[in-house]
Amino acid sequence: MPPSPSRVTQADVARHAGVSRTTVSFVLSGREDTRISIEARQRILGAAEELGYRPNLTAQSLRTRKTYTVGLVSDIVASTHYAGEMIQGALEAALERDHLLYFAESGDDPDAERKLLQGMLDRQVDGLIHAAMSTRARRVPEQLRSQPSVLLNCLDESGEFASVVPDEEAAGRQAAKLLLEAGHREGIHVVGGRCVTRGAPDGVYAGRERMRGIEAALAEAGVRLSGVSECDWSAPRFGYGAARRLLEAGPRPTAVVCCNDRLAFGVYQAAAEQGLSVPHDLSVVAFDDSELASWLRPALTSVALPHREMGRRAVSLLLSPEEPEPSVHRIPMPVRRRDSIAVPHR
Amino acid sequence: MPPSPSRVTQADVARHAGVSRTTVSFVLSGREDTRISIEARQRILGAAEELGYRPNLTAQSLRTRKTYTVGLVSDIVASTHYAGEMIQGALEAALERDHLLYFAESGDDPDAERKLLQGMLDRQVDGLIHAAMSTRARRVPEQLRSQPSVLLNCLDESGEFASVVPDEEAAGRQAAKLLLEAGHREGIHVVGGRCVTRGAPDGVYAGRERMRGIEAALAEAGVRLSGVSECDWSAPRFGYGAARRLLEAGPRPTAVVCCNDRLAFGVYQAAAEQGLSVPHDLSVVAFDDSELASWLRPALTSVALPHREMGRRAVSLLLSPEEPEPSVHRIPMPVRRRDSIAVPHR
DNA sequence: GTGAAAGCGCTAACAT
DNA sequence: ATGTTAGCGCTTTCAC
Repeated sequence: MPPSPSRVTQADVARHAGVSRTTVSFVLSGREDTRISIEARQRILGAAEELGYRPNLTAQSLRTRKTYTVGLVSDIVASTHYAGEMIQGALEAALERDHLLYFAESGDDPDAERKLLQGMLDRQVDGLIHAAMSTRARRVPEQLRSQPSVLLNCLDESGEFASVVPDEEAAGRQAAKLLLEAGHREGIHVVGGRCVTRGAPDGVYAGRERMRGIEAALAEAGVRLSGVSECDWSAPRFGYGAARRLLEAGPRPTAVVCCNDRLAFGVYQAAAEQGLSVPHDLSVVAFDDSELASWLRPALTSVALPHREMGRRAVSLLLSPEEPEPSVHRIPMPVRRRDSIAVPHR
Repeated sequence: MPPSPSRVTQADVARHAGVSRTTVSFVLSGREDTRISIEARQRILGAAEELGYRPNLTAQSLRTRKTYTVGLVSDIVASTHYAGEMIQGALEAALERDHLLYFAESGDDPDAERKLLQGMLDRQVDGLIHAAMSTRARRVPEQLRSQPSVLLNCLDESGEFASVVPDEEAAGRQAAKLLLEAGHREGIHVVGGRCVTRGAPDGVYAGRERMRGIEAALAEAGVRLSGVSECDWSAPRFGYGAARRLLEAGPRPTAVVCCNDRLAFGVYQAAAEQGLSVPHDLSVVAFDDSELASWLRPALTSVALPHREMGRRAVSLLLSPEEPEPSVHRIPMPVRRRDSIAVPHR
């Protein structure tokens, strides 16, 4: 026998209103195609109100096979600014459609990931979102095939799922254009590059795309990069190191595009050490638009990662009436103009 | 009639194994008190495996009134480093107990909050966690009373729920002690204070507690603060402003404790402008230990917010066999020693 | 050792 | 216009 302390049920409401459970169900779920007497409907609504009736979605789901929940599992650390935004976006979109969100992280362990997805599936989620904290191609776990799923901030090698990613190439073009607009035509250097590291000889997706965009926009204006410092993107010290080498040696760049805000922070640190002023001596533009960008002095112009919008989009694709078609959705990255770019003064 | 495309059920397994549904239920839920023949059990396990049986937790929950889910709703923006950590901690603890986590944010709107909590209750969560992104006392929503609940990073005016908060006062003491240990006995200034702003004439909880701790530890050593700059904690520029005034005017402090890392960043900026070197001319210690602390040059010594541990604790209190007793759990804040403190050289 | 049967709270044919 | 009835997939008492 089930443990008892139960809530008010439709049966209670029916008894109270002197009608059958069916009638209650009809009224409470607001069905149109059945005409219940206004009077009965009033009694039912009144009784429900009075008793504090609340539907048991678990029971409802068992019957309807719809739980009004979606599961979001990401690979690593939600403890970044971006991750939070992505989740928020997803949440908003889910809420607008009366869904609740299961959230979990796999720690990039395929086994844990499998378990989490399965746990969500066992709880009959209506759909699954498979997210990564930094854009990349991933092998898609088997479980995604059992329910509608969309890929968030990652690409699908098999091409069978819809996926949502930032439009990195366009972002690269924009960054370059900001410099071009300010009048820079030479001495433009990139810090970060494709993010080639030991583990990733081809760099990362964002790096490759941003570089393509930068080079394309520059090429169209007939200008060439004066150089690229490939480095790890993960902390300011890498940007610092790159900038130091750059500023100490040969012809000094007059503008640098940093592959993210952290790197730009490192560049600021190196510039300050050399007594160089940003943007007077050195214009800087970066990507991501984390909080750091607005904290820096001068405030950093940055092309923003549209994580919130991506989260929203993923859920709306997932929950849209039609099955999401397996295409990749590139979300524009807006530029946040601040004070780190000036006309070159040489 | 329910929409059909159904998964494998216990009935399927029973049929396949040539036993009754009861027997299947018994062996699949691993009940001890009933002795099923080894042979039957083998057949059942085999059939389940072969058919790819997965329990339908929705059905199970309806019967057992246990969903193996917990709901976490926080007030604002999970898009901070801390929030992510808190959620991660909660998640880990939930997973260890085979629970999944619903996550939502109310945007600090009581109405939205009510709806979210109700949505979770309607889905029969086993427990609720009511979280705030910055520690404070809150009026507790009615909904929390219908299920076991714990408060995370907020305090309960009524004192009827367990709550988990950082041990801010102890953190304040530690920060002061770091300076004392390095030999500072005068010229110690606080930037940030209790965070008195228009909306909060008494400052914030963390501010009050940290100040108490700082003053207490100092008093015990017979030293007095040379001053406190009350200011908004939300961005480096406030720390910058405070530090500028401080460094330009009167007797210059030789050490400053900053109420968070962002403020410390502002202090670094101001110090650099004045040609002062940290820690040689100015020792700095802060709170929170965000990523920023390790990015600064020199790296910032900071007393860490234990958000991950808090998240873990909240869930383990919630899911512990005994009802959580309504007491406040203060989680220690560990100090992260880095390079921003030196012996005073005057 | 195993099975029949009832029921968790809700929905939805089908009758009336 | 409203009620009867039969499930959704699972657990659990009680009888065999």
